[in-house]
Amino acid sequence: MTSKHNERRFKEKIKAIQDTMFVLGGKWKLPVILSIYSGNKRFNDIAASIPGITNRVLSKELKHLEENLLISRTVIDDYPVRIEYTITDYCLTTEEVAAPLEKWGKIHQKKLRGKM
Amino acid sequence: MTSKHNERRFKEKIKAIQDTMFVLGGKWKLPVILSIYSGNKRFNDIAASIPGITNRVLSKELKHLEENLLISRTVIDDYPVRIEYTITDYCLTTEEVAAPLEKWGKIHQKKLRGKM
DNA sequence: GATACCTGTATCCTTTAGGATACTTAATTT
DNA sequence: AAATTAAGTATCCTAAAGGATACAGGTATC
Repeated sequence: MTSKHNERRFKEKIKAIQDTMFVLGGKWKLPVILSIYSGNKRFNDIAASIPGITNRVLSKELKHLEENLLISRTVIDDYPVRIEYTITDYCLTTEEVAAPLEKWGKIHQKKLRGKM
Repeated sequence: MTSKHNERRFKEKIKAIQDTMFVLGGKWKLPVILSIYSGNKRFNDIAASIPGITNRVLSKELKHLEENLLISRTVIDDYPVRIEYTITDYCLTTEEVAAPLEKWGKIHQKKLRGKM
């Protein structure tokens, strides 16, 4: 490491990335956000839109995302009562993360197919 | 979901994000890449530069990254023999992922401090 | 000869992530 | 009355991630 200053900046960088990973990392968090963003509001609709996710996992992820202010859960007092999930305004900032991750995933898929 | 076409694109997006998460996700993979990128070549130097990482975890992450063509491990036949880790050219593409993740982490840190 | 450095590996353990399956409660449709 | 839908929860389990500590085998230094 070249200097104390760079070293501090480096550790801040690591910390920031680890924070993001904690909130948005793992296999399902961004897919759940994207599903809601693309119009799915109901539990079963979200579940059906994401291949392979189970009820239990979706339930956990929804709670995690709500706790982190990324989605909100609303009880619609209709007959019968419905639950609706919506993304918060703050959640829109995650697009800056999701887009590069998607892009890199596609680059890597090509790489693995030996086309790079 | 609005159409079969959009649905397919949505599932591709999910797949790409999950692929990226598999290769670069978790608490340590990007920090290890950044450490090597910023000049650390030796095992102990990398370990010392990343707060909290243990030998065992670093060893595993280095193997994972090597398997995924992101770093290479070279035995320098000097006296004593040294091992050097370097990032591959391909690894440079991960900057497009690391930078937004760092940026978002900082946004989120502010958010949690109630400044948004 | 004893001690320390380097690059890990070995062992053991705890926590988190993820998955399979069944069930609940209330309403709604057939 | 029976079957279905909705929004999950409950239970049980496996796998992966992460962590603590010790130690190995070689070289180098005191």
